[in-house]
Amino acid sequence: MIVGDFMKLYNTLTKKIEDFIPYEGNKVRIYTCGPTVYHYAHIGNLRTYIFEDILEKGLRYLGYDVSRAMNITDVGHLTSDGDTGEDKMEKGARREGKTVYEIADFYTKAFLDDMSDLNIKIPEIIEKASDNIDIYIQMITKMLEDGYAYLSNGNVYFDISKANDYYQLSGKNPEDLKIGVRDTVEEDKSKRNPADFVLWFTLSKFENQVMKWDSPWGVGYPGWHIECSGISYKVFGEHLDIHCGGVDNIFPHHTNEIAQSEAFLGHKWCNYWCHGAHLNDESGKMSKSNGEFLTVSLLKEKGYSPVEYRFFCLNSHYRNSLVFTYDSLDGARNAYRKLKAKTLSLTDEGAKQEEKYEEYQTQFKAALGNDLNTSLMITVLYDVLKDDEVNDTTKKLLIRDFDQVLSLDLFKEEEQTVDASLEKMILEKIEERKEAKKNKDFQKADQIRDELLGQGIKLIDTREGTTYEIIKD
RNA sequence: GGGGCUUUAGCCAAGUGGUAAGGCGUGGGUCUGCAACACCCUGAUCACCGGUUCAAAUCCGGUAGGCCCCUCCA
Repeated sequence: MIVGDFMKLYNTLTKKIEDFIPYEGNKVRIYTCGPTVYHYAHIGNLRTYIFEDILEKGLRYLGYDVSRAMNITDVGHLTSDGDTGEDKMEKGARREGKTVYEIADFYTKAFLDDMSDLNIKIPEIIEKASDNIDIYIQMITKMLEDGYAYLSNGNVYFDISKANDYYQLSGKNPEDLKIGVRDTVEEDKSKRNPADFVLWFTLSKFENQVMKWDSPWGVGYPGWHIECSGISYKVFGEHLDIHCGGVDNIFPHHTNEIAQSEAFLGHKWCNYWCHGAHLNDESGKMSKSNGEFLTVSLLKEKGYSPVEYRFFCLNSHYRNSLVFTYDSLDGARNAYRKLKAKTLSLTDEGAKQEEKYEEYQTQFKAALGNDLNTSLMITVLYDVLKDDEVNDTTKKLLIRDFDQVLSLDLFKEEEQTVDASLEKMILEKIEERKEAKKNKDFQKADQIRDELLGQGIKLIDTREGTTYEIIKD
């Protein structure tokens, strides 16, 4: 083992916090469920990707060799509870009068832009569900041969009674599922067992289904669950270290992935399952259809920077649900701005203090390794800033170091996108006001300040002189 | 109906048995022509009840509230 600093992670599979040990040396293979690209992602969706970003960067920070893959779901994801529902992509296309391919491209790009805005590293491997049909067919064929799957009424189903410990991940038991099924669920009469799920559809309620492919079982399209198993197998082979996603994916999506992959591979597939809790609004779970549809773009329009939202998320733990309100986001924004102002004001004084550096780095690693305790990681950062015995150079080095994981742009100066003539005008006004202040003509000085404020330009007096800020609202 | 999670100061929140981190806000003060900034000071016995223990916010049981899942969902 090359890595000296341990990562402890909560594993949904065992319901415990465990030491993370990769399957092979210090190589870590992470698969993270990607978006269904039929609409914009809301900030709750993105909270999960922020957590996954911390996981990936955190592992790299601790010295692991990480590779991460993510899928883009552009086919096979149904809208309704029954297995006969409409494909989300088709629905999105119909809504906007575009083709499914246009919809997929558009929202894939929008999603990646949101990721970048939030300083989430784009996974180096991104696979579209629709580009891997051959893999799914290969896997389904083998599962049929081995008796894990069956053909019924045109569709191919996975027989969960053949799966090993089907309910381990979800912690459910079959009886609960039978009794408790909601009455809105449509029953698919073609299944042997109500919990069986579709691997390949040839039946579609919708004549216009655009995305379809030939298969040994007829023209159709893959089930939703097979794509992640397929892509993971293609990219990483027979063993996966960590699989992530939102808690809502535990059942049925991840449960079914495990069933399929292990049926296909014939052995244990993935050792660690990590799930991000939801962002809720005050009325409960955030969704695209209830309440305000909160997107990164909307936050930007309201004058919040995406990084401020990232900071908001990092102040809580990924396994606790978090309630979004503008009040708490305001709090996070204030805190973020103060924090950034402090880091930006650090000088280059002094030489690096090795002992202090290591001491704080150790604390930071401990917080990170403690199941990604981001809130505590930020606290360590505050502790560094406050420590009188640490010089500015060391503080800077530490914060730069921490920001490799936190990615909060703490050293990035805000760009004032002001055109030259406006800037010239502002600088002249500042000079004029300075002169007025010097002559104790405070009435005039205040007048200039108010005048600029009326134009959305806020003057800030500091000990070093006056600067300005363009206010967005 | 079944299962799970959660409850810490005005708000966000850490805490994984030894006597409550941090941040935001509030209030007070220093600085400043004023304001803002900055800096200093300022707060909770941890939902409730009972148990285990020398010791519990931390473990166990119960009560109450909130949230989530039970084949759309990050």
